[in-house]
Amino acid sequence: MYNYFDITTLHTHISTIKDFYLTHKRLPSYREICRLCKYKSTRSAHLLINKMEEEGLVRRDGKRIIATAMLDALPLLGRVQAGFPSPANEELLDTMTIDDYLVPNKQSTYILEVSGESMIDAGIMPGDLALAERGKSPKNGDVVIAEVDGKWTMKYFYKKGAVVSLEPANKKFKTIYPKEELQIAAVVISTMRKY
Amino acid sequence: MYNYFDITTLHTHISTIKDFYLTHKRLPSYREICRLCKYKSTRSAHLLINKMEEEGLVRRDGKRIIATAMLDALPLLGRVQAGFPSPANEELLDTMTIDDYLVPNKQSTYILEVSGESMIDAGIMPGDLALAERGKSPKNGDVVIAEVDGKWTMKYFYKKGAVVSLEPANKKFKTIYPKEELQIAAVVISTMRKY
DNA sequence: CAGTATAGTAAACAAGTGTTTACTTTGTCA
DNA sequence: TGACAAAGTAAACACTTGTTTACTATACTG
Repeated sequence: MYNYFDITTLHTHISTIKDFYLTHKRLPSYREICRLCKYKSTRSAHLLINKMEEEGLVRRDGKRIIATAMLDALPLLGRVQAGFPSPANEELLDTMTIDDYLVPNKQSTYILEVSGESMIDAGIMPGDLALAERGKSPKNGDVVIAEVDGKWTMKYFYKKGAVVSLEPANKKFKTIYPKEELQIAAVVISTMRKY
Repeated sequence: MYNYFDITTLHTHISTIKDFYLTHKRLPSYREICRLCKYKSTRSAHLLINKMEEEGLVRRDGKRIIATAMLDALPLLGRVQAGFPSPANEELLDTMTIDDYLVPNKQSTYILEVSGESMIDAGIMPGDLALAERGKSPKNGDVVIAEVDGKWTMKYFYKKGAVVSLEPANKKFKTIYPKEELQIAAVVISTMRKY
């Protein structure tokens, strides 16, 4: 069992295809791969894609070739201790797609912008975007989007027996004990912030 | 100019295609659309795709049909005041893809996990994921990943004249004034957190 | 060196692609 | 109702797709 693919030119070809995928938002056809990688036969493209399939970068649906999460994933590096030193050498630990990581259920998730400072101690700042999933039943400690007495808020959800409380993550704000109209619109499953 | 497309069945068809796209990670072919939408002619699929192209859900690259950002985008709702009431009726303001929003430059961006609490007042908590872009020159106030005296840290970057300071967002930590070896590895362009 | 597995070339293949044309059906509006 | 635009059907179109076969060139191994 040999492997004649020069590993550096192989990776050059792969990142060429990656580039194509990122700019065109689709994978190149075999003929286009030939043009990109300067192959003269589609068979070479075929073999290349086989290699990429082996590495999990690509997968086949019938005769179609589909980019897997790995192809447009970002490299996940080690931890960076915010304050302490850490061995964050650029060892690639794993890869991931942000979309798939943050949103398991695209159909029932929506984005909303946070304003106000009531959740600031939970690291949710005004301007942050929150991903909220509809139709999820909240557990204790979940951050929820709730409608209390006709008003929308984002708070921690707690339930002790029959008593529901909506607690802010900011001492300047008061815990809400909804009386009648409590509607949990969604559970916050993730937050993000752009600088 | 009439528009005979019954708007509800049109949206049914579109979300059928959306479903297909989300599960298969590719758009269906015209024949597959026929099967999905119970058309008997590929022409109907053609017309449907035309409609979707008009709405910007899809675009054409030569004869190929490509899903635009809008197709797998999440609905962006209004603001939810975290602490104050707000008119967050589910008015769809705009749509967006998380990936494209958070990562403008995929090739030079990587992910790292935050540990430690030195940036906690900036809303960056341990366990958060930070997206860091290489080769960007930091501006005052940027959060950067830096190597100081052989150790990696995440801090605010400030420069006054020739004096560079790396400031934590936590009063329990001290500002670092790097002496010799300061290496800015990357600038943090966004952060995210999953619950 | 010889032996052999891999990579690349060339050409042909069947199958699937999106598009188009001509025609029928359906729906809307004056 | 009649006129007309849109949507759907059927069939054919040119073209691209990924795959395969047979062969040559290359590179590694013992």
